[in-house]
Amino acid sequence: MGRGRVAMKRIENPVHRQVTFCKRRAGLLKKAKELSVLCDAAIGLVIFSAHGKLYELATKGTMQELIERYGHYTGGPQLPDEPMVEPMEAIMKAANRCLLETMEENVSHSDFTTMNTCMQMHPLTIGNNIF
Amino acid sequence: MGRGRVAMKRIENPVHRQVTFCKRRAGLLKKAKELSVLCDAAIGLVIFSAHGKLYELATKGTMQELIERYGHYTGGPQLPDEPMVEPMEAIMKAANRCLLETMEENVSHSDFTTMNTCMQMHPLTIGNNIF
DNA sequence: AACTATTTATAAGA
DNA sequence: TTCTTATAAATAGTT
Repeated sequence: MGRGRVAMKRIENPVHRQVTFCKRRAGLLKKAKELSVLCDAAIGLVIFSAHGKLYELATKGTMQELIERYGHYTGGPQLPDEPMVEPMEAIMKAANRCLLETMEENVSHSDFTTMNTCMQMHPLTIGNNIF
Repeated sequence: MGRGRVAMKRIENPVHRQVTFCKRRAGLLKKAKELSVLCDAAIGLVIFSAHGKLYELATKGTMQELIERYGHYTGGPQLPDEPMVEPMEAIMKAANRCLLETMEENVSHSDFTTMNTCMQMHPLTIGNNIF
């Protein structure tokens, strides 16, 4: 998009890279918000710059939306023989499991230990709407 | 984008909404990956469908990248009078603080209590590359 | 920070 | 649903 095609690799020129980071960061946030609004989805987005600075994060009120949507499920099985699970808890659990599995698959043992310790001290959670 | 402009509000037609969800979800992931590659950024993206199902999540190897990038910082102050903090730990801590603050600002007290309990049981962490 | 030439994403339609 | 295509939107290079 623009006056030339761009190779899908790290932009080496620091100035170009920074400019592109700003532009595409804004574009990504816009797209995320549009998806959440158009399709009634909840989205968490976290962007770290190359230097590790937390630049953006955005959700469509992930937790509040879910509470409002599932708050009426307070007891009883959803389906026969299926134990009732608090939906939000189930979602968090599933997300966490998926993330941990991915982590285990992709990181060396020593790194995993470090990460795990770090995460236990400072669990990263999906917060609320800051659009 | 397409043969007509689209109003920025929930798509009421369930079929249209589902189709748009699929298309834009793919687009958002592509954009996220492009940003991460072009600008050397680490990105975490979580998408819940309207029904609460965890559809996608993606990062550019957030933890591994950060470990590789900051692993050599093992001790000593970064700046005079500034206590050394493990960079990754600092990032997780900052991200978590920011998320919790946002959460506190936007959610009612009773909801917050529920959420907090849930998150303590199942902290959601940023995992690794699943592109 | 703005401006456009182009590329890209995608809404409808087949 | 998967493919096509007209159009809206994003953005690379420029000013």
